Amino acid sequence: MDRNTKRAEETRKEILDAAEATFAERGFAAASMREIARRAKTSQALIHHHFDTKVKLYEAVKQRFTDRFDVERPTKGAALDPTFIISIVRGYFEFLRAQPNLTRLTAWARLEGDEQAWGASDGIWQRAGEWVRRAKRAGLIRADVDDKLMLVVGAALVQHWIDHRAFLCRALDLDPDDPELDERYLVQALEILVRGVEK
Amino acid sequence: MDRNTKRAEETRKEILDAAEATFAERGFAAASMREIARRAKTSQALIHHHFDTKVKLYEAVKQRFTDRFDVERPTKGAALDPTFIISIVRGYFEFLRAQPNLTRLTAWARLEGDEQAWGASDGIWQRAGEWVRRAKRAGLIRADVDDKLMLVVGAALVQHWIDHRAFLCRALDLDPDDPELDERYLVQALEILVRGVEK
DNA sequence: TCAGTGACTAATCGATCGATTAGTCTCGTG
DNA sequence: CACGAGACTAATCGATCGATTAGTCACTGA
Repeated sequence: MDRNTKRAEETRKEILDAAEATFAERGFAAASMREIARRAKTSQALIHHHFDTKVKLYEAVKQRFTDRFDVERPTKGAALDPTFIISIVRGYFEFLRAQPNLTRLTAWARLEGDEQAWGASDGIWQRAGEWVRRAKRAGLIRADVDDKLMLVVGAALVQHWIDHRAFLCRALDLDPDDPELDERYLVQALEILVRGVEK
Repeated sequence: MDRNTKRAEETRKEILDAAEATFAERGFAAASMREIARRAKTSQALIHHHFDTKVKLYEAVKQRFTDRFDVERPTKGAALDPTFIISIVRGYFEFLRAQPNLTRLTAWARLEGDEQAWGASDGIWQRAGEWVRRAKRAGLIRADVDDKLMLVVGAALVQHWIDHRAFLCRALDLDPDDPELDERYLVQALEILVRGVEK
């Protein structure tokens, strides 16, 4: 491989890293190509050279998340014992907590009207729905629980905490630096969810 | 009152209405004074005449929400029977659903780093916390339920649906125009919450 | 009647935006 | 060694931003 090409790929990665951080922090509209260039320690024109337009750079950032997501997501289903809800919700919680940039980018995309964001997460809902139906047939979940709406409830418990953690800590006078706070919330939310759906 | 003053107040109201809609739609940064002026059918300079800076106009919009909120919120506590959780959560749900502009403005404010947004909602958490503690003493809620974290769970169930309704309908193939969808979700979420916390 | 106040407009300011241009420099290849 | 390709830079484009200026107009109170 060319030394030129190799350097170019390093530059592209640095630009993508800077763009991801900037888009996550400021959203698409307020993220300037100049700030991205400054963070990537390159020039603004070079970003246009590699990614053409700002929109295409944004889509490249999203694509990288999709690729990362496809690699990291678990491929095998969870066991069908009474703890399966806990393991699924915990998995979702840890995944979102490990990727704060993705969380913020999704929130920005929703407000900025970017509807075709994060296509990778499509499959998740179908697999989660299948888990719920299997658990219902196995008698772990009440029959009158709606499959899809229960998924919404589970997602709400995880995502709302991840998204609003700082605000909730301020409003409820919780210590945001408490290392056990996330675990305490998750245990509490899971306790309510499991008791709420079990037979 | 002056005819001048009266006309000025009408103009101020029209500007505030246009600003509220624009800030809710685009956020603070991306909302331009020119678009607000166009919606209010006035000139950009006139907005500066009445509200000085863009920041002060934004704060005037927030202040109007605070005033509206203080008027509309219920002043008397809910009854302490087993349905009290339902009535409180329903009240919160209806309140948020009736004010989509407030919901979006709050979401924008969180992402844009406006930490001192919506001071009016401070009191809500304290009163809701007091309700939970009273219900616990009355034996309606399990003793091992954490007061504050249960409030987070309740808020999550309501707010996540309000915020992500359109996205969730797309992801889960639900009909967003179904007039009974909101009610179905709320019933399902409340069923899980009530069963999850009751003794 | 007339001076003063405030609502309102047109024109324009400097700053910043995404994007483009022209050009330099460093390579691998014929 | 010569040359073309591609990585990269400096300078600048027109558009749009929030804000300001100078000025017109309607109305009130002395």
